[in-house]
Amino acid sequence: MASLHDSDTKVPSLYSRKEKSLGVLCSNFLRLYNREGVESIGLDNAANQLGVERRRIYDIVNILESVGVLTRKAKNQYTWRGFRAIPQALEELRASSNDNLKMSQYYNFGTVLNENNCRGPSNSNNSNTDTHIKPSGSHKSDTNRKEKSLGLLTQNFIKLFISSKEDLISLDTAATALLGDVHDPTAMRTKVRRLYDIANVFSSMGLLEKMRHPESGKPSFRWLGLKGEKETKSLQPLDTNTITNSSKRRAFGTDITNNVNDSDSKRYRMESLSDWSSKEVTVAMHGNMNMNMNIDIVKVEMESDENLCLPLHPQNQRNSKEFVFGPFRPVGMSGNKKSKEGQDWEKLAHTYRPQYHNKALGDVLGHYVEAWKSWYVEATEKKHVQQQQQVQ
DNA sequence: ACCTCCCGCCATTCG
DNA sequence: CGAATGGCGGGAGGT
Repeated sequence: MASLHDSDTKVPSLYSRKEKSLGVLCSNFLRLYNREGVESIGLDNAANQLGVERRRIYDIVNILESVGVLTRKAKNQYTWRGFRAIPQALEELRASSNDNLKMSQYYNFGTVLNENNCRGPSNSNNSNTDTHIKPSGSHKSDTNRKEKSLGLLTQNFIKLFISSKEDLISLDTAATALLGDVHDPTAMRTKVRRLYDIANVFSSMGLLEKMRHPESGKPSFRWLGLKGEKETKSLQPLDTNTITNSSKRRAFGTDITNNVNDSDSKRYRMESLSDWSSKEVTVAMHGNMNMNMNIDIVKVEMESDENLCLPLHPQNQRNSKEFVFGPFRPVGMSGNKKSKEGQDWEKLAHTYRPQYHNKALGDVLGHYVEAWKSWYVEATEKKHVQQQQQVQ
């Protein structure tokens, strides 16, 4: 039936596409698992907790795995590595990157990047399937499925950034480069779609930043993560105070170097963090999912933030703040213990703290760190449940 | 009208 | 063989 829900005051269709983006999903995912004590992740659990279809979990997980945040343990099971695993993953990417990056810039990555460049752990595969991504006319059989995997695409996408001189890369450019010699418009569009997916989750993680290219004005992305180079410089090369407390919060995906014109204040998607600060979001649903869990309205309420950088948290406010969007009720919403620890993020924040040569980036980084703090604090004092019921 | 990119069908691969 | 994975692109929401 699903007739009108009446409910006077509001319009039935509260559907918002943005709330369902991979970016927010990723943020929620991170919020759920990026905490201490987590070491195993069950896909079913994740899907339930986050209120999304399994399919979406695969997307997130595959992308995260490609930067080392997760590793597949077994069917349905992943091992949490955390952000601290990112630097090494990037280092490996860089290594393999300039390894086969001998000829030129990113334009022939299509010829350079291909499968067998995954991670060390899983080196068990035989090494057949030589290295020519381009189906050499005859059989485009089998193995080429893996070549098209999201995970690999993600890694190659990253390689573009860390090995290219270009700082800003548009998805079109990236897609073209990643496609190699294939010049099929359909393939192109598909590739771009995937890149959008990846870019969104990376943006939510603070690894990428979306912005317009100075001249062309084309939407492009800038890599904020490490360049892969293990340059272990000290932390604050330049303006430290910039990130100390800018007190003016800005969401990640937002345009920063808008020195050009903010008259229009064109702002990009600022899901990720800003979403968490949304006071109260009610998501109704045109229930009809093929999953039979109790569907109902999930209310999302966070306290009124005002700023993302709350160092410590008044944990007096137990529960009452939920973070799961979507039609499904998070299953494991039972008792939640309020453990208070969390100044551990400080350590982590220092561990993984990329440095940039660019002032603007430094600023973003500041937000990143601040944001991270709040994630951590938030996640930490939230329910610790999930851990207990992972394995089925 | 073009840019984004969610959604879920259905091919593959796994156990 | 059924379940777990995950390519792929139609087409709708967002500027």
